[in-house]
Amino acid sequence: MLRVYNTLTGEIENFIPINSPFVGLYLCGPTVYGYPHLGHARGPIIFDVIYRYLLHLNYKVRFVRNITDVGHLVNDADEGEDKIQKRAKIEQLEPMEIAQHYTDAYHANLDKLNVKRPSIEPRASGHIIEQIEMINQLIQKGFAYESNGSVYFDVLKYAETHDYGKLSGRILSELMAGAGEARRELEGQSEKLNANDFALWKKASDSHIMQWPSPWSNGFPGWHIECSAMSAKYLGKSFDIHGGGMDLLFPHHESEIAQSTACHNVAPAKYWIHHNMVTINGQKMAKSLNNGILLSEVFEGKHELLEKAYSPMTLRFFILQAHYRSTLDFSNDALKAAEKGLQRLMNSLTILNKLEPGNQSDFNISVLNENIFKALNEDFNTPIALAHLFEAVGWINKINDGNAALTKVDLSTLKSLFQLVVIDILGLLEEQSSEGQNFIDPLLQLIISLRNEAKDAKDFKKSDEIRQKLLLAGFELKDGKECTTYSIK
RNA sequence: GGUCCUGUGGCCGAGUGGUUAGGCUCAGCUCUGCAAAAGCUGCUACAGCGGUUCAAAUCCGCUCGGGACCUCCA
Repeated sequence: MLRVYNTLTGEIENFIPINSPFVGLYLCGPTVYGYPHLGHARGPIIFDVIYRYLLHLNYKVRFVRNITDVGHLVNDADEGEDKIQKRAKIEQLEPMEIAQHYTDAYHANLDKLNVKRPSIEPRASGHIIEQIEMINQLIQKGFAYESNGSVYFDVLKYAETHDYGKLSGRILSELMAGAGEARRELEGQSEKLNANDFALWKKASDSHIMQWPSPWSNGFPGWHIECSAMSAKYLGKSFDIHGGGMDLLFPHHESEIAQSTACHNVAPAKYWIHHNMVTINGQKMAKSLNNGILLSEVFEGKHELLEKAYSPMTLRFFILQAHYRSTLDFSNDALKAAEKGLQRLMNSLTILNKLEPGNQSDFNISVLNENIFKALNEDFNTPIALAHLFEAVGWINKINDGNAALTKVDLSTLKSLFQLVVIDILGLLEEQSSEGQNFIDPLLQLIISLRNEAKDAKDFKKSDEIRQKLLLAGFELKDGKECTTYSIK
């Protein structure tokens, strides 16, 4: 039985889909106004594993992950412009061109991380009509009002009949007490009935390039409405899982719940799943804090905090080694450790496929199997699942050394278990530079045999030279008992 | 200021009141021409103080430290 932590209740609950075997899964995607950094990778990777696991459990999953390409207000110097447009002015490009550029970069990075593409990846800019329609309904129902060409959601009105703050644990009266004091002045604050009201539609100034006609003004949609409109369109008014980063809890997800509930008379999502942040030196990695490390910088090793490049799979493993609800502190040492660990795990997979069965089994595969799925079923506890996998890594090495054995049946069970968990569910792949792989192997076998001739002739000077030069070329030789193997650095 | 989370061995990180999490690093040994890999062994921690309990890293209280949100954010 799969159990998931639901932010809405603060408890781990049994996962029971609204309409089994169908599962609707919505994840807040990126705002495409910059290159993705380390923190941006966590959500997609965590939810990729969740997606894969749900598929493994034979659910029919529709996974929607949006692209936000409109609407976010900036609150620094250029008030009222949206972020996409701001970049457009700097770079003298068409706004959509920029959105496309960063969307492509996002995809390229996630592909490297072996993150499956979602079933549907809607863009906010492609759903203006749906958003306007939803705003219309909210006005008709009395939950929203127009003010000077903009439309705001009436939080107080909503709070009369609903609990605004139940997701994020906020109390409206406290929000109101705090409003106005330590808060920064948002543009259009005077247009609101109440400081906590949030924008559904913003009137655009003439200089604002990204704008669309609406019944109220030429403008653009507020931030929260896009997710509500798109999730309702593709998953229905009520769906199973809504996910995102913990930093989106308030106001984004809280407001989504308010809008959707007010509009559809039903809560949008049954389970809310929030992953925690990636920190650096204990502090959240964020574009605004200027402490972000881009994914491309990790993959290329081009960052002052990084000793070297780390592969996408290393990063994926690093992220899965922590539970998704804990903060994860990033450092070069931590990545280095992840790299070694991953290597050991993947090596054991290769070894496993070459093992010969024995007459008896020294290890209990079914207990292993049970432990791994117990961990995954308990709120997707990937670190514990990995710990159990490493138990088996020890077994595999022992068998390989001839110090233990597994029967034919157990061996093949173990093989399929590793295949299923490591490759299919955790999405960890054997890494090799695929290009030229086909001719590299025979080439290296030739070099190895030449080196072995030198070794047999006790010409160690020559054999060491060959090994050293190959290492410089990126190939590491390992002299085993039976034969010499190599790995690509 | 308000709400909430958190503090685990050299590092990263799991932990349901009673059992060795796991990974990495380090030291020793086995194997080996050397190196690497692999195996074995060792290093056994829970911020501090107090309480509950036969038993607490785990529950409660206080103190100190770190963080998130309250504003765009994965």
